[in-house]
Order: sequence, then structure tokens, then C-alpha cells
Amino acid sequence: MKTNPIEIVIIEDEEDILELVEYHLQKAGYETMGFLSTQNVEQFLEEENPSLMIVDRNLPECEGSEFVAELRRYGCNIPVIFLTAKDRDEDIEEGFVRGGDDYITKPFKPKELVLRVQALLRRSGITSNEKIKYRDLILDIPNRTLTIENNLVELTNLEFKLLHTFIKNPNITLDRDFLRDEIWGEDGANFNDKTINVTINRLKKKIDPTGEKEYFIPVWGVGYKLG
Amino acid sequence: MKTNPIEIVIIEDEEDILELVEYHLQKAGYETMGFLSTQNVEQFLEEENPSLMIVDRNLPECEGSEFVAELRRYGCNIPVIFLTAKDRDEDIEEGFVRGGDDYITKPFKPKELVLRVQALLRRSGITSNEKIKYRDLILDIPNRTLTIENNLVELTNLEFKLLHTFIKNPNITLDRDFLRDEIWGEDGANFNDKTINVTINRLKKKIDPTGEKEYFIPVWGVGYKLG
DNA sequence: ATAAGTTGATAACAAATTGATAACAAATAT
DNA sequence: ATATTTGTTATCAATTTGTTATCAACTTAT
Repeated sequence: MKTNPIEIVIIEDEEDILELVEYHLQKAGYETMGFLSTQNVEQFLEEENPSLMIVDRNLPECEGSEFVAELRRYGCNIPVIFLTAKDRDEDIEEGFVRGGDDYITKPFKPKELVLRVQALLRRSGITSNEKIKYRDLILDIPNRTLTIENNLVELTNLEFKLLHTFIKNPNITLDRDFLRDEIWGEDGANFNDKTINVTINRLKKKIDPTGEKEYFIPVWGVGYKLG
Repeated sequence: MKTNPIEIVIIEDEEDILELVEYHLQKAGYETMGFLSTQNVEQFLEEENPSLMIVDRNLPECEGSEFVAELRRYGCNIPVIFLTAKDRDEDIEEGFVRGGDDYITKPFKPKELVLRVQALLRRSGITSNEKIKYRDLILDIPNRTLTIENNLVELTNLEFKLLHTFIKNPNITLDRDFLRDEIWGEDGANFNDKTINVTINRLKKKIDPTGEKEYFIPVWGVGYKLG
């Protein structure tokens, strides 16, 4: 089973530094997503829900701390570390006031950056990414939402549980007994076989109305597999 | 505005510095408790439950970071900021590895210390002297008031707790079990499911009488989410 | 290859579950 | 004691889930 690494966004307009930061964070086991400006970041946050952001302040178009302040205003609570050359007392104050959780001045020690990232993640109660992806499906567990190509797809509780089970076991055939135990519980005294078919079908229709993507592959006489 | 202040423990063997730190934190509205060594601190933690600790490392008898590591081993999760002259890379690493949340080296700027204290408290969910905003809701924690577009909205105690819980977890589906534990307490032997519905509904009506803003989104069979 | 039997897909319907809301009762605070 | 807050219950509405019937697809035996 593939584990979902923690994803960190870095906004930094100097490419050398961006690469340096990404290198060290990746070495520490994190997944990174770099941006050279604040452009497109907002959209990315909505889609991916990363766990932490490292933000430079001297950015083209939009100043980094103002960007963060704006996010905070809209209820975005992602942990933020400023990584910037702005090292005057007033700058640092501004960074914290505008919603930063930590403030590192350049030049910086990569190791300390990683340590501070770890400490902040720990304190924020983030242990692993809360999103599970499979092909173009993004399942957000705490949100209980499914996103397909930027579209929110409403799922019922049963459908969510079912899809979750399949995405946790991709490419593995789940037989009907397993599904019954896992989704419906062990009390299957009188359990209609066709219930599974119907539920899978309803789910199929919701996530792939045209049926062209063939997420669920029936395995005759056994069950289904997510392919 | 009477609110029980946040209490901060400072462990620092140089009396001058201890006084300086206490002075600035008190000026920022915190209650402080200073110690010249780690002695008696453990007992104090159990009795008083302070919100944060500022710890020097070069202390008589017991080294500061070892003391924190020991606390962590026993499950103590209090936010810790190290404030120390030990500024080598290995020292800083040790500080974080042993459970510190932040690391400030001497000489330090008092203002930055206060900012870092505030940031860490905020991230730790200790909000007592903060305002939390979400969309057009402004929740004033110490005053226990809610303002919507400059209008004061009266909330009962229960409603305030409920809204506070949701605003702390925006966009996250809070299930009924969680809400019951969080708001009503663990003694849910006989707890009427519908109590949550009714309370949410009363809150909805107060903060959005016309229902057009759709703050609370029901998640079928699970709970609610603030959206 | 074809027929019979089995299994899956699908639609329509029925049942069960869950949420909203109002009215009332109990508890708590002032 | 009175007002306010909070919990309970009943009713209704919405949604979800299960059942059944019918048809299509697949497997296997002849």
C-alpha cells in the first residue's frame, strides 16, 4: 500500500533557493510543490490541501505576508513559515501579525529549516496527509469529499465508505464477503447479495456517469476491483 | 473584561534575564511563573496546568532540553520555547529533537520572544486572548462575543462553545461523536442524538436567520461541517 | 457452437434512516 | 421567583439504503 507523504508548498522567486529548499525537504521525506510567485497557489491549496507552506516575502506581484494575511482572512489555517531576507524587527513583527507561525531569515541553515518544519507539523497535529488519491480521484478524509478533476462529487456515507475501501486497496480484487464485512458489518445473517451490486452501481454512476473510465471492474463470481 | 489569563512558566537561572522575560510577557498580558532551576517545576505543572514554557538550557542540576525530553516521555505536551545561549547547529537540532517547539538564541529581542509566544499559543489552539475569524464571523474569545458585519450577536454559552469548535475546524466534517465529546463531555451514557440537531439549528438561526449563508452543512449520517 | 445456468447491470419501488423544526419540559442562572 | 438556557419529544420532510424484477453478459457442459 502506497503511503501518502506530507506535502509542503514553497513559494520562492529565486529558483536556486527554491531548489535548495525542495531538495532538503524531499530528503527529509516530504513531498514538495514549488511556486515562483503566489499565482496559482490559491487554486492549488483548494485542490490539494497541503500540510504546510514556506513563504518568501519579496515576491513579484504579491508580497508574501500579505498573501498569507489574505488566506487567513478566508479561514485558511495552514501552518506557515516565512523564509525571507527581511530581517528588521518590524518585518519580523509583521510576519507574525499577518499569520505566520515561524520566521526564518536568510541566509538560513537548511537543517534548521527542516527541524522547524517538523516541529510545526508536530504542533499542528499533522501526522500524514489527509487526502488519498487514485487516478483522478481525490478523497479528502476529514472533509469527507470526493474531487474529480476539480469537481466536487457528492457521495453518501455508504458510497464514501465503499470508495474509501477500494482506494485503500487499488488493483486488488475485493471479494463480496470482504466487502460485506468491511462495509456492512459482520451481522450478515440476512444480507442480500445484490445490495453490493446496486451500491457499486450507484457509486459508478456518480463518479463516472458515462462509464468511460471503468473504475470498477467486476471479477466474475468473486467481487470487484478498482482498476 | 475579566478572563483568566494565560500562564507561562519560565525556567532561567540568570535572575536578570528571568525578570526581563517576565516583564515583557506580563506587559503582553500573560501571567508568569519564574523558576531558577527545574526543581519544583514538575510539581507546578501538575497543579497549575500552564499554557507554555520558556526554558533555558544551561541550568544548574538538570540541563533544560533533557528536562523537556523527560516531560515529553511522560506524555506532557506543553508548548516549549528554548531560550538559550547554546547556538551551535547541533544544539539547535538537539533542542527540537528533544521536544522543543521553537528555539531562540541569546541575545534575544524581547519583542520577538513575545511574538513567538503568541504564534505558538495560537498554533497550539490556546486562543484566550485572540479573535478568531471565519468568513464574516468574528469570534472574540475573551469577551465571548460574536460579531457579524459589525453587529453583535448574542450567543448562549453552549452556542458559543459549539461555534468555537467549528471555527477552529473550518471545512472539516465534525462527526456527532466528536461533537458530543467536545461540547457535552464524555459522559454520554444517555445522550439524545437530536440534541445536536436542535442546538445546531438554534445556532444557525441566530447567525443566519434567513439561511442564505449556509454556514453549517449537514453531512448525512456523520455530522456537520462549517463551510 | 449453442443452450442452460449463473452472475452482474439497471431501473423502479419500498423501507428505513436521518435531519429539520416546533412545542414543551427541565434545568440553570440571575 | 423569574427569565433564560438547555434538553426532550413528536411530527414531518428529505435522503439514503435495501429489495425486487427484468434484462444482459458471462461460463460451462454438451
